[in-house]
Amino acid sequence: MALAHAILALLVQEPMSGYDLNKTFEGSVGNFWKATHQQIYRELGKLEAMGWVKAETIPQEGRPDKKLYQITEVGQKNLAQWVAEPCDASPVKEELLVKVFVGTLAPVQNIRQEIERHRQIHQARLANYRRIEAESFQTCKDASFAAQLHYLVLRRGIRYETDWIAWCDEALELINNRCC
Amino acid sequence: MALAHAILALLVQEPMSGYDLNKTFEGSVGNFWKATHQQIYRELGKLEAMGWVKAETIPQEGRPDKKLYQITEVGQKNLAQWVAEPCDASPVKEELLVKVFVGTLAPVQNIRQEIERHRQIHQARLANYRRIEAESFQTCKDASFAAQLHYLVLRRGIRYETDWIAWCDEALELINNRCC
DNA sequence: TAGTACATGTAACAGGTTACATGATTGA
DNA sequence: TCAATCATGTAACCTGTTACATGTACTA
Repeated sequence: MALAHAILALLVQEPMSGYDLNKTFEGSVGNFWKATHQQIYRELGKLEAMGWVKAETIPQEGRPDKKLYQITEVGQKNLAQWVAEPCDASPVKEELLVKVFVGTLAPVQNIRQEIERHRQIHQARLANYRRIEAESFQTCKDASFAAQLHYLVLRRGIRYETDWIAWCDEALELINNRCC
Repeated sequence: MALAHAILALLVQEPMSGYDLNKTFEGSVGNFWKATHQQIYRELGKLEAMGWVKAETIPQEGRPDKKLYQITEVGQKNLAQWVAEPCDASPVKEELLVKVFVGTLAPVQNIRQEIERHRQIHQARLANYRRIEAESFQTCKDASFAAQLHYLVLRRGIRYETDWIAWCDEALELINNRCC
């Protein structure tokens, strides 16, 4: 139940609504987990039924009521136990690489453009992480251990995007010089 | 239907059985796609029903019959069309990073050990990719474009694992010096 | 007046995982 | 004799995606 634990890992930081969780997954947390709002609402329902989170409905004017979820003691105990367990490296499923693998089936410009497009996507994500780094982690030396761990996670995202960009450059160079 | 296309991308190289496909996904192809044998057999059934692949049963002595699948013209046409379409970057779901994110909930040694263990996993995968590189891609300059594209995909795997190892080292250094 | 943000959900379907099932051969 | 390799599959379940559904407030 990895999604459940990813949600708990966010709720342990601060109480949030399903909507907030979705926004968070779209932001820098997307660097280590992704979920759609449908999945989030379904999972929150299960977590509430199990007593790992509890919801408080907050009436609002001019907009829909909000359900603020917070982690319970049971939930926190469970999360702590899960954190201590070993886990596997996540399986890689990269559609772009499948396409490159059989790239000769399509026109070369096609593959080149697609790699250029992906380069832009990774560049944009990297810029976002760099912004977060500048805004939230300038004073790393004084930071708490918890904050340092958060920075480590962001560092993984920065590395990942940087490395993708470098690969795209390598790929584009090979494709552009393909005549040898 | 990404798994379907990943399977077609392997069958377009050479006819294979479900068993062979599974082995292939466990090998260097695992660098861009993963699937269990149950998924593979189910998907092959669908692909055969759609006429994208056709099977030939090969009787064997002393071991179960083998169904050799090969891609059909329709399948090849379809694969070529899919290759030409744009795709998204794959979503990241990294359980280890969720654990690091809430790492303060577990003893530090626990997190350190887990990162060390993951470092070993990535090191082993990298060694495997390096071996394949040495065995199959020494003569890159003379290679066909198709072979160069295959090398590019392997390069992505090499980069990915190398980058993970570097992050693990960074993480371990931070954890070991955590006193500031 | 059209689109985005806010805020929650249901239903149907597709994709992925785990457990179970069979059975011969080969090597430690 | 125990485990691994070869080779295929079914069934139940869990996870993830897509489409549909509702309704206000604000901004361009």
